[in-house]
Amino acid sequence: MKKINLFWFRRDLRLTDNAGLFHALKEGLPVLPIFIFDAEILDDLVDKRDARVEFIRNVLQEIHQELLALGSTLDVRFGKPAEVWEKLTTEYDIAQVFTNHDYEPYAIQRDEAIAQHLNSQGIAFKTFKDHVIFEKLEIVKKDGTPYTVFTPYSRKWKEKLLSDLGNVAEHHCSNSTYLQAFPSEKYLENFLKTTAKKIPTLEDIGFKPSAIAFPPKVVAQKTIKDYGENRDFPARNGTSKLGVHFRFGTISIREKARKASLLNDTYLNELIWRDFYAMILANFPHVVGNAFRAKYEAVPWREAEEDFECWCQGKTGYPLVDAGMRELLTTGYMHNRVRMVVASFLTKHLLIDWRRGEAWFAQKLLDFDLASNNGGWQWAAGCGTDAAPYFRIFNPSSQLKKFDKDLSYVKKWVPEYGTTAYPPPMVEHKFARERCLQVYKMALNS
DNA sequence: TTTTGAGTTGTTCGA
DNA sequence: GTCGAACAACTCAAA
Repeated sequence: MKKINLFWFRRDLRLTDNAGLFHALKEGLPVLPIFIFDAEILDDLVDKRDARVEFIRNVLQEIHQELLALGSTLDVRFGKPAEVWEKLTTEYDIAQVFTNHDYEPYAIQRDEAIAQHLNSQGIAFKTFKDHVIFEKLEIVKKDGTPYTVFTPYSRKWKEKLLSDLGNVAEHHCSNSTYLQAFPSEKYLENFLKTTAKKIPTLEDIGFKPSAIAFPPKVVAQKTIKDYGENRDFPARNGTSKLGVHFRFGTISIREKARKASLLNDTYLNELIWRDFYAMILANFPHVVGNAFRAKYEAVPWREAEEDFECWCQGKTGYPLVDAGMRELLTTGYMHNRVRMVVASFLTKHLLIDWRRGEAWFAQKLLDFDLASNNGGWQWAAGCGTDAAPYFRIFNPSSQLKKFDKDLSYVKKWVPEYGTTAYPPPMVEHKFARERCLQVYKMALNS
């Protein structure tokens, strides 16, 4: 049996500028890329029309086509990773396994177990940074501990990006070595030449097609350039909609950060937010399931099943909230500004546990990312890292007036708005606001 | 150690 | 309609 190296695709589904893949290919031994549909995750998905699973399947098919053209193949498995790796180590004579870092608690545990198994077989398990620009402890305060406030973190982040450029007059973020591509595409001939494997269909892994449309990888330069002016208006096409591609690694974060650093600082900041929350998750894994600030666990959330259902279905009687929730249900996407409005409404107006909103987003969002979703929800609820005083409560009516004045976004998703078919507000704003202030105050003072 | 300044995205009230 | 202060008083980061 021929000795080979394996590259394990996870959240980095691309053949270009892929750190782990680059390191695997340039070793010289033939590389076989693999992907595992994780039964531990997929078996828990109740809705078998999951757009994310479909997205991954489509991308794997594309990658497979590219590999076929090179005389290679993609080996796609279904099962529990530990069991799949038991098999792989008996089927192939593996020298080393390459993959990219994954910072979610489940993934960290999984990778530790796999690394142990591989090492016991004399196989090296090599992992690389690829998903973020700076990871866990690369940006820290002077005392070496991680930041928990965004602005000083972002300043340090940008400083570090420039730190390798010295005093060159024309120096610019985009030239930083931290944003340089890993040219994995230069070594494509090093993929293992072998007969084609079959890529499982959606049905093979127990799923069905969704009705969700996937946003393109390409964004108009103008969109990024004008991002700062347009991004808050949900009716405008002002955001990149690249979330899903960052989530699955179908585009390179370094490539986009390079562009952002040239085009628009507000957009670059959004990419830094992504690094920030990935860093928070890596350093404070208790945020999964728990408030970052423990004392906020004292807030007595309302059970309110019916209220929660109204929120999920977009029937709150607040048009901007309902438009957002319906956009989510229909498209698997929601505009960023509206995400804040609906999150504030659920946690502050309805006093429903942020974890339930987080879980609903996790189920519905095509671009769902554990770190960013959790960070956003904790921010909205006021229990997260950054200073968002709990008495800052979004007024869904003034948000509508500010950001969708002519109602074009609302009319698109809530066509019955303004007719008798549209329900009255499920809770009066002034009442809800005062109730929230009182409940939080009580909880935090006890 | 203490102090100082500042903190993604807000709202309301009264002049 | 616009503007600035008050909201209520916290926490972090750095000097």
